[in-house]
Amino acid sequence: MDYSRLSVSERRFLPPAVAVSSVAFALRPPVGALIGVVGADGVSFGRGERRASVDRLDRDRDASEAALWLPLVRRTRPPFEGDWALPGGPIPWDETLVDTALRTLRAAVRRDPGYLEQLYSFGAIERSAEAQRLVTIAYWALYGESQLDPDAGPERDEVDPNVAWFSADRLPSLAFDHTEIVAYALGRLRSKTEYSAVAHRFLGESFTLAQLREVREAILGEQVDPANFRRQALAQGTLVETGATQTGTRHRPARLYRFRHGAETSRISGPAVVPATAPSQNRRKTS
Amino acid sequence: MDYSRLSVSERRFLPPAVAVSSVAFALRPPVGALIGVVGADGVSFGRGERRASVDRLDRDRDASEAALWLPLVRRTRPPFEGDWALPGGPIPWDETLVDTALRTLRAAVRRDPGYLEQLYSFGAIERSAEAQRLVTIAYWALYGESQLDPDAGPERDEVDPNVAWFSADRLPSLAFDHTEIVAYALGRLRSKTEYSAVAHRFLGESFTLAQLREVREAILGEQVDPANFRRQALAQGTLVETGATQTGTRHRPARLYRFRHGAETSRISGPAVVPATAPSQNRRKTS
DNA sequence: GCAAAAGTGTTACAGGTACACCCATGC
DNA sequence: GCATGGGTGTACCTGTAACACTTTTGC
Repeated sequence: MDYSRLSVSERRFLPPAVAVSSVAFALRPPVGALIGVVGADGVSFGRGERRASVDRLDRDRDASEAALWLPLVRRTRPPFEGDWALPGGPIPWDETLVDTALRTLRAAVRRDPGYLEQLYSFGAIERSAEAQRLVTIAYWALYGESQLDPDAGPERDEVDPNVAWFSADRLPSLAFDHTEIVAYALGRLRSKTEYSAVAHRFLGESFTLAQLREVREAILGEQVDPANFRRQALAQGTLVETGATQTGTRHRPARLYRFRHGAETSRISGPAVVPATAPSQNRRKTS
Repeated sequence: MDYSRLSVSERRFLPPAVAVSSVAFALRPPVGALIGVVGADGVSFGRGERRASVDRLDRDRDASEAALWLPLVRRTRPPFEGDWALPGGPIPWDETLVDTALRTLRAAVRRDPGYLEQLYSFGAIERSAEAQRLVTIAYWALYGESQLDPDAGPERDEVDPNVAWFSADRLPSLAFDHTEIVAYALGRLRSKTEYSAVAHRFLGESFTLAQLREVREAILGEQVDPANFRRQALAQGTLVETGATQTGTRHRPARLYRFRHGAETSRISGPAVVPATAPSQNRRKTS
C-alpha cells in the first residue's frame, strides 16, 4: 500500500485521498512569529512584536489596515511546491477529523486554538491536476489572547521558516483552492458573529465591553453603537461581571467581564450543535 | 490497488475511504414505491398510493402522524449487511462530491432531487469496527411534487426490493452512524425553513399560499397564522402571482403563485452561498 | 342561506436604533 | 477644569402576533 511507488499516471486513478485544512483566525500574529507581507515583488518577512494588550487595537490601526490574521504553511513538496497553503494534512487511519485538525494546527502555530468548527468539504475533481484526487475537509479556528499569550507558547524555540502569518485581506496566491476556502471561512466568521457569541474567543479570560465591541467591529468591518451594544450583550445573559475594573486608562475605568462558564460546553463545535431553532416567527397560539 | 485482495486486518490500517450519503426528504413517498413500516417485530412493507395533490395533506393525517418521509437502501454486503442505510456510495476518482450524491440518489429514487446541499462530514474512527476507516460526507436533499410526479419517474419498472421509504420519525435502526446524520439533517431542514425559502421546493411549479403554509407547518410541527404568513411571504418579494386560481375546492378559490425565477440560481447549493449577512444589528451611522 | 377558507384591516407589543445626557477618571 | 470614554435614560421606528372582519366560492 505504498503510494509513493506509483507513477503519476497511476496515482491519477486512485480513490480520493482525504485531508484536513484549517483557516485559523487571530486579531494579531503571535509574538515572535514570522509575518509575511505581500508586496509587488513577492513576499517579504518581519517579526511579530510584543504588544501591551488588545485595547491597543484601535490605536494601532486605521480603518484601512487589516484586523484579521491567519497562519500559512509553505509547501515543501509537489503539487504546488513553494506555494503557501493552509495548515493541514492527510487523515491517518486512527485519528478523528477534529484531532487531525488540532494536530496540524498545533504543528504550525505551536498552540491549541480557542475554538474549532468544521466548515465545509471541498472535492472538485480539478483540485490537483496530475496527482491523486484530493478531498479536503476544511475547518475554521480562532486564536484568542489566551492562546497567543507568550507565556503559553514555547517561544524560545527557533522559528519555522515555512510558517508565517498573513493579513487576511492581503494573502499571497495559495495552493489548491485554498483561496476559496479562506473566503468562505471569512464569510462564516462574519455570519456567526451576527447571531452567535464568538467574539469573546478572540480575547482573554476577562475583558471590557469596549474590547468585545471592538472585536465585533473588526470582524464585521463597521461601527457599532457602544450604548446599544452594551445592553444587548448583557441581555444575552452570557456575561458575568468579575468585579474588577480596568486600570491605566485616562478615563473612567471600565468593568471587566468574563464569559459565563457552562454557557458553552466546549471549544470544539460538533455536528450536534445546530444553529438553534432560535427566534422562529409567527407561531399560532395553541388554540 | 485492488482493495478486495486485502484481509480484514490489513484493510483496518488503510487510509480512510470517502463516501457520500444523502438524507432525502419528501412530504410523501412516490406513487408505487415500497413503504417500510417499523413494527415491534421488524419492518413490514406497503405500497405508495396515488394521491390527488398536496392539499390533501392536512386531511390525510392527524397531528401525531408523520409528515416527512425519506428513502433508505438495504445493505447487501458487510459491514451492516441487511441493515437499512442512507442512499450513497464511495466517490470515484473522476466524480464531484455533488455528482456522486446525485448519481446515488438517482439510483435509489429513480429521480433527480429538487434541491441538494452539503450537510456535514462525519469521520469518527469507530464508524465501522473491522473494515476500513470511512469518512462520510453527508448531503441533504428535497423531493417535491414536481419530482415525485408519476409522469416524471419511470414507474413502470419493477420495484427494487432493497429501496423503501420510511416515515422520518419512525425509522428502523440504521447502519453506521446514519441515525445521527438523519437527526442532524432534520435539524438543518427546520432551521433553514426559519430563515430561508425552501418550503416551496416540496411543492410543484405553482401553489397556493395555504399549501406553502402547510408545508411550513409540517416541517416545523406547529401551527402558523394564515393572515400573517400571507403578508410575510408576499413581502419577501420572491413569489409571483400566476393569475390562475385553484379550482375544485368547496370554498373561495385561492390564487396560485410560483417562485420567482432567478430568485435562486440553482437547485444545487454550493459553498459560495453563505447564510447571508442578512439582518445584522445595531450598526452605527457613518458619522 | 350557510359553511369554509381566502384575504384584509387594525391594534398592541417587543426589540432595535439613535442620540441626549450623566459619571468617573487622568491630566 | 477639561477631555475622554464608561455607562444610563428615553423617544422613535419597525416588524410581528393576535384577532376581528369582509369576500368568494360550493352546496
